Amino acid sequence: MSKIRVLLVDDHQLLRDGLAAMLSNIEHITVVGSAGSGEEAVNMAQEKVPDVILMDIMMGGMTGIEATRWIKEQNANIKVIIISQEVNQGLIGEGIKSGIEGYLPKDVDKTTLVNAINKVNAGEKFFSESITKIIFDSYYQQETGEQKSKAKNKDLTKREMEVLKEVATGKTNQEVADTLFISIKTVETHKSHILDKLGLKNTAELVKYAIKNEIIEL
Amino acid sequence: MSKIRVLLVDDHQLLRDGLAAMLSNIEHITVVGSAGSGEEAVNMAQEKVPDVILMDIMMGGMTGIEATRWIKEQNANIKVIIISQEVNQGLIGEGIKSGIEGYLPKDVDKTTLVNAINKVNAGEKFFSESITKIIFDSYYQQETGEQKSKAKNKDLTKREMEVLKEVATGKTNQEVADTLFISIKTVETHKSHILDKLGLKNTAELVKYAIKNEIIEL
DNA sequence: TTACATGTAAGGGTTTACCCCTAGCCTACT
DNA sequence: AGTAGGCTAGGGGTAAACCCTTACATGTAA
Repeated sequence: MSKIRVLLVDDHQLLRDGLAAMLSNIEHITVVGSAGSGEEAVNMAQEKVPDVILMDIMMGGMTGIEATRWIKEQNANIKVIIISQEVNQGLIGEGIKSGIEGYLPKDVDKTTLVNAINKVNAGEKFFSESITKIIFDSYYQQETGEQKSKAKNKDLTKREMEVLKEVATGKTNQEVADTLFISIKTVETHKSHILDKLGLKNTAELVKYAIKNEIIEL
Repeated sequence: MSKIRVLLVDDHQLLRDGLAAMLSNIEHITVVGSAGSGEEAVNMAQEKVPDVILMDIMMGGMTGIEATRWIKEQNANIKVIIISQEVNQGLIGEGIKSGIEGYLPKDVDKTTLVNAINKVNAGEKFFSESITKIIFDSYYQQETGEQKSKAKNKDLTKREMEVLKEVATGKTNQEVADTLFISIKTVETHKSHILDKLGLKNTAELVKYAIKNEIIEL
């Protein structure tokens, strides 16, 4: 029985080294390499041909999702487990579309991690409980015909993007109205549509979204 | 020669386990425990009496800085190395005031980490190059005397920091009140003081401030 | 002991945000 | 001509946020 060949991808070397050291204690797993970026990961996947890749989703440059797409194009047999610091609905959807086999939050324990590697290597999928719930919820939403959420979700109109930008920089509705030369009522309408489309709850989440998606700068 | 007793503090169990596994290969270092929060860290520091603590600065609940203050009050002999995702001027300043012995970015390599533990245990300070530069810059700024605004501005109390953290994550005043088991009126008072002290105008700016200063994560 | 800082909380009022609905106008595409 | 999507904006209501002031208990530093 040959060992499971694992490739680690994370832009934090500390976490990579740690994972490597941790997995070195597991007999049936061998770490064949570690990459510090998505680009490096794509190259190493081709070179080392691992069975399973543990991939961070948030990296400087190419994201884990993008890297996964490239890798899967080259070799669809390589299994990818995404590791993310926060459970994110949008990213999970993206990841699943890219064909990932597993998705784990960064606070998983060692046994769960090893378990996930085993399962995925055996051809199964592995998603933690919280992730599974999100997937089912999302699936349920699609089935109940809330296609708006999917189709319209990330497609903000030009004007909505402008409003989002202004609001996220800290302006009140009235100030946004003055800036864009429209009524406060229009701003409210746009804002309501934005929160609706993005599935956000309030201004605080909106600001975080704007920063995360580089709509505004810090 | 006795081993260096190390305590790990980070709210990501994966990183904790990884660090533990990594350091287990180093002969003269032994990991005596790991804590998932600042509160836990304070207790474990008292219980296990480590030589060196590797402490994440960003955690749910108490920050690494706050935990350090508590620990140092109990036992000033315990050395603390702060590990931070991003290099941040304000936090370094806070950390130094709290008496930390080292400050490392999360992307340090293994040898640097071990080196830092050795140095700090031997009574020296250890700061990476980039950190050193910031310290010198900051020192220079202090000498040039533009510090009044900063001194008053950035001194939020412990409780205010907690409120800030909760608000910035997107909670309403009522939700913050429920979380911290205080009245919504108290939350409003704190929030008003926070906005006043930081010279901010509203929640949006507050969120940006919180992200900029690594009080919350994206 | 006085004085200051901190954390707590309330009253009472003003402002802003959010929600739901309607609806006219324009443009582009079929 | 008809339809759809996007931008505009109002009415009317509820909820939440914000402002200012006061107050009391607890520490701690002057």
